[in-house]
Amino acid sequence: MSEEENQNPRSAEFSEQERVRREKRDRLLQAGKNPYGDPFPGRETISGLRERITPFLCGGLPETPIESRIAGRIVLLRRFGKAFFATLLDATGRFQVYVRQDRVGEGEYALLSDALDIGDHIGVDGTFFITKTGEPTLEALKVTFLAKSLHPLPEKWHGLTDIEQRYRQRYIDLIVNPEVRDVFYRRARVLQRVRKYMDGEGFIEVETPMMHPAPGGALARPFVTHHNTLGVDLYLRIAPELYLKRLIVGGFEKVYEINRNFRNEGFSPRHNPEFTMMEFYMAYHSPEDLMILTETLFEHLAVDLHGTSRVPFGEHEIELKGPYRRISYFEALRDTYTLDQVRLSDEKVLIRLLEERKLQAPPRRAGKPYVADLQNFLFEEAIEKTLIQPTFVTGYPRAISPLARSSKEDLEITDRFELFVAGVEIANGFMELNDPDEQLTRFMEQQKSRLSGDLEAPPPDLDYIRALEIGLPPTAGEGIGIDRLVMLLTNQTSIRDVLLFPQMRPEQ
RNA sequence: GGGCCGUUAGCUCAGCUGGCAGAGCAGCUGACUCUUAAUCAGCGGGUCCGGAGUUCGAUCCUCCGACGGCCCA
Repeated sequence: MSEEENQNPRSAEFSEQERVRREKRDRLLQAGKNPYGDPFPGRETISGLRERITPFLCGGLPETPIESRIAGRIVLLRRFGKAFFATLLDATGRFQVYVRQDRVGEGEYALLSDALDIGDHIGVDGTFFITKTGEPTLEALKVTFLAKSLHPLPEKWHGLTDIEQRYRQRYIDLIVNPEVRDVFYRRARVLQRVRKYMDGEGFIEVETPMMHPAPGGALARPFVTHHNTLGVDLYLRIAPELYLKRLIVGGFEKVYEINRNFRNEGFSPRHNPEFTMMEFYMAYHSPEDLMILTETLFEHLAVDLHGTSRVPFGEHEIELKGPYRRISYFEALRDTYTLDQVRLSDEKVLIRLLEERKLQAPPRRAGKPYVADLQNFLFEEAIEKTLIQPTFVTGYPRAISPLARSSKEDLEITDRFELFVAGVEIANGFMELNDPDEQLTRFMEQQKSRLSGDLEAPPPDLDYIRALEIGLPPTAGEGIGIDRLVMLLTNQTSIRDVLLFPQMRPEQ
């Protein structure tokens, strides 16, 4: 190793404060203390201690002192000459610790007073008391170093507000912004409750491949990777759909999967290249059953998190108790743009509508009726953002629903719905197309688009066709965007605030 | 992809018309054994995101680039 490689690549960047902390760490070592200490067995959580002392907050303290052993990160430090207060933070809360020279001894106190910084992890053995000002406090008999922190933490008043740094250094964000921690506790609770609910409904949770030999199950550009041994390219999945329906063919009647999808697309407050989706499939059921399940699940989650089915979101209050409003895709288009069905199917009319609104028409794609793209564009443009209270939009056109079964009444529309809440698509469900020949025809239409340059159109999956030939029972299936659901339930307007590590451009 | 805005001390932010770079917190030194945004006195700390240009002189003006935010596509 060269001399250059031996040097700490960060040493040139040390700020004055970092140097000071490194020197303190060295002094700890010299005093025989390990700045990166040992496990701290038998410690009590701060919430546990709080619970235990609750009975004594109003009455007096008991005769025998209450002893405790807690550990955490120092987030506030108030030093006096021969004593100091520190506020300790663990995963369950904050607690004040009081350290006096005459309790821990003069030498020990001098070392603590010199070497402790905000940000350090310590363990404290002590006895509980209440200060003059009424603060429940643990008076230290012994302080144990657990881990030295070499960087100053952000300011105690404002915390860390720089959005970029909050996402890039989420570990700091989580330390200093308790409301951020809370969002992720609630996210975990949503996931837990969703699973519990689905399990209770008789679904089994399954895991299907994240690496696909070909992209499928959605319209999106994939990420490509390479398997060295097989010598083939693999695609990070854009949807688990085709695998889950193979499982219904295989005889599972109710399955769900909660996992990541990857789409090689841009970022927005509602899009991250990897995002979490729950897809579920119910044999012998209908889209109507899916909608009822969704309403019930969402209400259940809202009540679990908020104690009521009405949840705040931005300037709105969203009522998540069903039944939700239902509108038809084409009726909404006709009403919004005041068109009859004939004019709504006229490309020229639709293009003129776009021009009037100074919108650029989407590109023409082979293998797909252009009018369907235009209609969808107009729908997204003027209607989606107005759907604030939960609304099922039903009757999507066949042309933009390649895996959905056509409606009995009208072959050009499908038994498909999307759920919008707060102007955002949150779920998409339909009656699965289970006629293998019809599905193959749809795949070949997509293939035409693909060959003419539509990078979102997937190639035909002939093994999936074979599975349909074996026989997929009548099945209804749905995907729910979990990140967006968590946004709704935690009142966060950016997907990045419900993802622990949102995708960022690399630094430098 | 386009438009607008932002990037200044570890953090949060000021910085007027282009003229020596500022505050609070944090840090260091000293005082202080019940504070909790502890207090008091003093001190140190800067690649003003990077590069180029204009200018006697650029944190400030112009151009290019990086990263981020918002809006649009």
